[in-house]
Amino acid sequence: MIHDAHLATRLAPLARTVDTVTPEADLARKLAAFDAGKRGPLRVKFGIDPTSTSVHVGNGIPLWNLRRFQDAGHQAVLIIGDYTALVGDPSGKDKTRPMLTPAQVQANVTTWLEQIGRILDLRRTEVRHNSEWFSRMPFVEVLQLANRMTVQQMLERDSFQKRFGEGSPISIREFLYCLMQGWDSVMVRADVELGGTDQTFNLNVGRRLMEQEGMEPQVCVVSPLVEGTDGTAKMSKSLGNAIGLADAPDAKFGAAMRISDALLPKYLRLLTDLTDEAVEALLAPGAHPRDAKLAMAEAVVRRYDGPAAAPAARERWIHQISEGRAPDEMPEVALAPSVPAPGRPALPAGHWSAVDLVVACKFAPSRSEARRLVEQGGVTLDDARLSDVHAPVAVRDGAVLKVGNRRYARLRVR
RNA sequence: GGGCGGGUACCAAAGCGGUCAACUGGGCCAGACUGUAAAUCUGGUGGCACUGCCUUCGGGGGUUCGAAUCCCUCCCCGCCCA
Repeated sequence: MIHDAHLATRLAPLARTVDTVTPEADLARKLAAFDAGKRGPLRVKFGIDPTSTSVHVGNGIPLWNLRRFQDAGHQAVLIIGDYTALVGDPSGKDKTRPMLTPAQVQANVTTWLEQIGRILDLRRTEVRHNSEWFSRMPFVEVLQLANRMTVQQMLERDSFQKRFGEGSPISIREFLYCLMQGWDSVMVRADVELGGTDQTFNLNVGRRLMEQEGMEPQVCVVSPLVEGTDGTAKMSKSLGNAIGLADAPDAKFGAAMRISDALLPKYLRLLTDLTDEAVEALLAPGAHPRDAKLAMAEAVVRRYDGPAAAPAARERWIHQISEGRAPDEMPEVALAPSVPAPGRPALPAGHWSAVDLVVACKFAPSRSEARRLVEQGGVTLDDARLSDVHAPVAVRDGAVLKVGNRRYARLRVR
């Protein structure tokens, strides 16, 4: 939380999603100078490494804060860590992150800007790739940079301490990461850097390096991290518990609805732009958690997919998941005539086995998997459960195949 | 450089000559329950023409009727000593 009351008011729309500002006085002073016309816009930096193919709503927290600075007239500086991505940030990691190839990184960068464009106004954003300076850095300069931190300082970090304690490998290159991130701040002359609490160490390295370079050190604006939809680990694409910015509206909605109630207050506060009053009303005693969750899911979708998509996603969710009815629209799958399996009698024309149907709709990667789904009672055709793996099933044109709780396909028979 | 201990399915981790497609936990999938969940319970979790067959236990080679299990070699990791 922000301690300085004036600063908190000044940053009002951000306050809910800011954990700490260090030092608060510096930010207050810089903002006051800007307001008084005594200085130009603040250069507000946010860095993101294209280590996976997508950005998630957790990454969105500091990005929205950056957007607010942008709207207040400050200069957003987005660092695409195309070079640091090659190193891999060890923050919050309990194992060595594999190095990516330049081609993988490049592919990720392309999809990222599209996603980040849903939050930032990219026309007014200074987008910098840190390969710009790192790819040209001679090795001596790398060594000079490496000389600015000691091994003991590195070992203070919990993630390293943990791995050191349990004898897990720590690569030397991981020690270099925070210095690279800090050097980015020097290169773009940042006034403010945004980041999650897991970035605290890295952000402070930036302050140290800037000071050593004779610059005024940046102010660190740290946002809380948000747990992933599993409610335990921090949201992360690689852990499979993230809601991606590029996910379809229905996927976002469903994922948001599937969180545990315990996580709801955090999601409402950190992932939506509902007003503080609206959030508190939804969380008031007596309010139904499901309704609050619906409002949260809708707000998340609205934020990224627009005001039209959100209520539509909500309606589809209620129709399909809450009421268990088939969706109006579903993929259509044209069935080819069944091919008799060698050693098995041919099925009558217009008939297929349950396994054939599941595989034809690509609801299972293998026939063995499809067989399991059928045996476990997870497959229905027009609401009739298919429980026999081999029995011939007559399929009418337009029949609906459902697998599990939420996968549907409409079958087309020529 | 030397000594020791390791590399097993998505992850962690048993197995240490046949009964191992490989214990167990997590994850994931399906079913039950429900407020959508979470929690809980049940089942499943390499492939296929599925009471059987085929391909897997760091890579390669070998011993054996038979290897994840023994031997050789290569690669990789941790600990300790230097």
